[in-house]
Amino acid sequence: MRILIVEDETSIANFVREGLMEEGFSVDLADNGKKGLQLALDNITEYDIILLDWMLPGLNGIEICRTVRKENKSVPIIFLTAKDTVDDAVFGLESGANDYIRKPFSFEELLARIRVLMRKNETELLVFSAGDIELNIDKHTVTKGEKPVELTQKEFSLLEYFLRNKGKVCRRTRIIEKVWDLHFDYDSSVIDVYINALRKKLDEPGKTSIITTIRGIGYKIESDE
Amino acid sequence: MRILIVEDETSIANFVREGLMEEGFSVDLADNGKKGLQLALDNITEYDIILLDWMLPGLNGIEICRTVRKENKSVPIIFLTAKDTVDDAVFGLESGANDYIRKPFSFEELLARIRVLMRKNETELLVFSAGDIELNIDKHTVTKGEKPVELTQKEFSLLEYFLRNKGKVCRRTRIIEKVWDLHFDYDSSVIDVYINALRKKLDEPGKTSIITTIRGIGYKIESDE
DNA sequence: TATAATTCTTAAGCAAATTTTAAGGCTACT
DNA sequence: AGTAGCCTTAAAATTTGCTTAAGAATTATA
Repeated sequence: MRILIVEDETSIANFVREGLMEEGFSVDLADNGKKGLQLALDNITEYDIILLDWMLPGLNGIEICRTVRKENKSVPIIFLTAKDTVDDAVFGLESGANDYIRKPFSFEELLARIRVLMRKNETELLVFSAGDIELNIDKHTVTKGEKPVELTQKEFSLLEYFLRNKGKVCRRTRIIEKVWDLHFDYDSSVIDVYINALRKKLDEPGKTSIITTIRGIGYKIESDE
Repeated sequence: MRILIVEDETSIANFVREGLMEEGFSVDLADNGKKGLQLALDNITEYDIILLDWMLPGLNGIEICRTVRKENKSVPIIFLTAKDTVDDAVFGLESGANDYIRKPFSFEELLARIRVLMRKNETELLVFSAGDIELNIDKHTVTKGEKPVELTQKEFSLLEYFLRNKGKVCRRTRIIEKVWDLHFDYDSSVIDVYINALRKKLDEPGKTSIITTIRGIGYKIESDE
């Protein structure tokens, strides 16, 4: 799930980004209207949601919203506005936004509204497993046959990604994009290193690895039939 | 738990009533706005939740909502709306509702939202504990194995937050938001300082801390299995 | 009201863990 | 056999958290 934030106040922008990243979203940031519009238009099909500040240097939120709407009808847009009369909000909605939220807002509320718009509202899966391995998002734990396994943050995200896509091929480019949040072509051996780390922690010596290599493509964790 | 449904479409009304009754709620039904408002006002303190249709013959949902809000501030109200632009929902919230749900909705989702709103009204837990540590909201005291522990206000709130989320990860962003009420300050080191203080007061030298650090994410207090 | 005490926040140095880079060896495929 | 892609390892770079101490801010006390 990828989110674009267009917000010039860096304190707010960073806070929101941090929070959303902790929740597992990948986040792009633009600190002015022009950049924001550019990003939005360039990656219009990529974003699952756009958070738009109302007042922006250069190009204001409404104009961005209108322009985006001309290109793509469906991406949900939420206005972040400091103005406090309802009329403004209505104006924002008329320009094609889906929701708005007034500053200062609580992160929780923002998240709730995002979830509503993403229809992600249905209680999210919090436990993933494959074989005797279990990953719990809420507790942030991984166990292998009852025994806890200590994973670093990146190891955890990578395993989570595999388990969310259990049975499916996970392409290297996708992995880099989803787990490392890098969206341009990037050839690096980080993945290899982390696959190695995961295997060391999760596999039993002698047995075949829980993570299958698919040469030239990526990796896969088999679903237990 | 008593719920009032104000809804003119009998098929929906019955569907929801059946479902809620099976879940153990007692349900009152009104099939038009006037009856609905009457019931709501007559039994204002009785209802734990009100489900309000948006478009109603006679008196519409918003008006009912506004009137009810004038009499009683706290009864949770959920709008059921067939309109499909979000600005309607926003208006609904503006008029004092707590949540809204769009038709067609799954019963499951409705139930989930009801539970969320009711949880806020539930008689609150007043004592939290983990291991030999006990925190009493009412008395505003903390003890470690019978012995009192003196905590400052912030230390107390932080510990309270951990204990309310015993067993789950507490992400830094959430902590800053819930305990410090800061919405735009994600990289503050206050947390570290207070973690340090809590550990000094609660941990036993030599033993592992009651508060586990989850690098890159936050902290956690393990639930005593 | 002034002063003292306590509590809260900021900042900085340090330590440690994580992440990335890089390089050489290995393996499967053509 | 050659080669591209993958594995493994180790060291460099970076991030993150811990600990302190000092200055602000708040609260209590004289």
